[in-house]
Amino acid sequence: MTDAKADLLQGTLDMLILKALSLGPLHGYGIIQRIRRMSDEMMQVEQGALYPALYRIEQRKWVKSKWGHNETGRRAKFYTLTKTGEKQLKEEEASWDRLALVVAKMREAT
Amino acid sequence: MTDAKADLLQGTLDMLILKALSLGPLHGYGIIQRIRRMSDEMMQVEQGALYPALYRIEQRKWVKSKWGHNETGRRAKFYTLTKTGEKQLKEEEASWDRLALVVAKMREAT
DNA sequence: AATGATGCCTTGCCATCTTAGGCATCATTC
DNA sequence: GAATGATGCCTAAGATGGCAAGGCATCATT
Repeated sequence: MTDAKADLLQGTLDMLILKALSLGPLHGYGIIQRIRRMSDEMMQVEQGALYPALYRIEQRKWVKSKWGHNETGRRAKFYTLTKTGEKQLKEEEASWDRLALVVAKMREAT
Repeated sequence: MTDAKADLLQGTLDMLILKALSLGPLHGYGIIQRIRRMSDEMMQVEQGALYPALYRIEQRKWVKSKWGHNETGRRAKFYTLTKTGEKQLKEEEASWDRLALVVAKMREAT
């Protein structure tokens, strides 16, 4: 069925990260896996996109980070969604909905 | 009702232009208006985005252009969708659908 | 005469995604 | 014991493409 990979559109990655973190704190590497799972393996985020994005959104206070250890004891940096981040996520989803609506209307239009 | 303007995500403009031209040849300025109309006034494309995009997609042979005159006699450059452009439009729509599916799945995911 | 709409264009800025690396630890396999 | 692959962090260079802000010309309306 859906084995086609979806491309990332510039600007959507933040939303995906925030959405993934809305399920609970997680470290960077895990975020990639969680996004893949949540998207039914359709979306594969590259590390080269993820880590700069994490840095970016932490600067904007949408997440905060803390070094810790995963369940097997390995060192990892855990990211947590902030209140501001939750609000941002809602805004990005609303913004996505508006664009999706535009695309839908364009398709109907004659 | 929907007076909120939708932001453009990088990579979607080409699709909107091709879609607008799928209704028939038109000049640049008119494409902006047609997109606005087709989107129920939700999408306002800037000239600074449009003209470079038109140049770009003409290089890629998705459209071809010819100088002509509009209905009031004014000089204007008319763009026509090519066969390749039609195919490209289909691909971009499919690509959009995949991403929309990813976003939908992400929202359902737990 | 001035303004606003129509019509074309360019330039510089900036955000961000991709590709391609580097490095360390740990478990598994040969 | 050595090699490999997964896990985990990061960076740099390059390309893409939208945005703001300009410039210019014509034409109709005020």
